[in-house]
Amino acid sequence: MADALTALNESTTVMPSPRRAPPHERIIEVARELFCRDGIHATGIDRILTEAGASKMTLYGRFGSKEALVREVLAREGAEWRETFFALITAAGPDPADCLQATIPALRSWFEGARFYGCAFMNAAAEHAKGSSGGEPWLREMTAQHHAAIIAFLETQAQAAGYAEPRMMARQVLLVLDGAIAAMMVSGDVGVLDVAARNLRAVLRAG
Amino acid sequence: MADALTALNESTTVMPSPRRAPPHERIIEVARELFCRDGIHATGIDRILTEAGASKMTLYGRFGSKEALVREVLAREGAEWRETFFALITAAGPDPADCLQATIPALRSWFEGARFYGCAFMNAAAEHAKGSSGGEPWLREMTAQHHAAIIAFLETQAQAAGYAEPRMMARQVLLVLDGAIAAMMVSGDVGVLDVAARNLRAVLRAG
DNA sequence: AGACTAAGACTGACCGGTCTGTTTCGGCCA
DNA sequence: TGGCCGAAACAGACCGGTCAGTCTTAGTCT
Repeated sequence: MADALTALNESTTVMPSPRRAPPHERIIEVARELFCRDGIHATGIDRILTEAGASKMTLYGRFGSKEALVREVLAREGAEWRETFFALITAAGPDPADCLQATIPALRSWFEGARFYGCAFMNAAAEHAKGSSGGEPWLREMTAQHHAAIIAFLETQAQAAGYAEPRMMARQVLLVLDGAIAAMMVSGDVGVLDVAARNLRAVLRAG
Repeated sequence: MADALTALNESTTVMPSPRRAPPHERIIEVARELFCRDGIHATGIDRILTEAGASKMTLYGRFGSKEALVREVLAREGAEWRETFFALITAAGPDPADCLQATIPALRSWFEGARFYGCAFMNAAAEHAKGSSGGEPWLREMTAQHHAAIIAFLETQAQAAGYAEPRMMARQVLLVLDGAIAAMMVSGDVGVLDVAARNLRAVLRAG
């Protein structure tokens, strides 16, 4: 009986790896996928827990609330995005000018990935209240930090490339990327990157 | 008794203007404000109807569903946005080159308006499912039409301004604007327009 | 034995949508 | 001018379902 139950569990439970990730880890990963793909409001707690094979006790014991889980997910999403993005760009070569140009292929590899659901921060901002209260303050703050980290990275590249106003150049480059991301999210057409590449070249030359 | 009740009704009923707009009109206007400000998912039918002073029968008799109301609201929002945007730009002067430059002040007057909640189409796209199914097809289509109308307008301006590739120039200009809109929505800082203005100048010169 | 976890019943609120009445109001006829 | 009628709109009860969040129970590990 016990053996049968164990066998049943092993057959039904998803267990490709010898050891499953801890529950809160599974919750975060599933929540990340669902929040990004279907939206935060549209994703219920129960769905996350079912797909993660976790219980409400675990969720509320570890995170305390859905909003806290959202914060955790956004923090991880932002950190991983920056990690891969920066890595792709620095790998473009030793010449900083090449690195700034490499932002476009970096976006391309993101856009063409299996799971492109747009910028998580843009999506979160879009589906939260935007009234005079300014929406959730923590979201504003997290977004600002994400933004600042990218600007800082681009600024070092611009400075190394010899631009007179590296900070302004970084902001200009990021604005080009923001446009491409927004357009891609709305249209789903990777062709916007060709237009973005032209804009980027114009901006880099004029700087 | 009957008089007291009548007096009560007259005092409680909101009737400041001699003639109110028809119910479906009030519903659309209230829904537009709430959908744009708080998001579509976050705005319930009951709230719209309460603020509009309308009943569910009216809503479902006129529109049929919440989704149909969303479509109606997005169509109106897009049409009015284009109307005011195009008017601001054509009013910039007889020189088409000035008109293309005037897109930035046009955005500024939008951003600084009392009710800026970001681009309604970006917001709608962000809070709808983005899975492999591609989200709601009608939303994709409406967005594409809105996009195409703006591109067509900018293309005539670019052509009149003598650019060799007016269509590409229109797409480039719109991408600059998209970036500014997305950045403004996320950060709430009107300063992005200064960066966008630089980008636009670079793009127009390089064209 | 004790900590952790899954499972899930449960609460109160809200969701979109349907349905039944009641009120209001403008046109019409005498 | 006054009474009447029918369409439109209002009000709100009601439905099944889902929401976020709490709590109890039972099982599974070390």
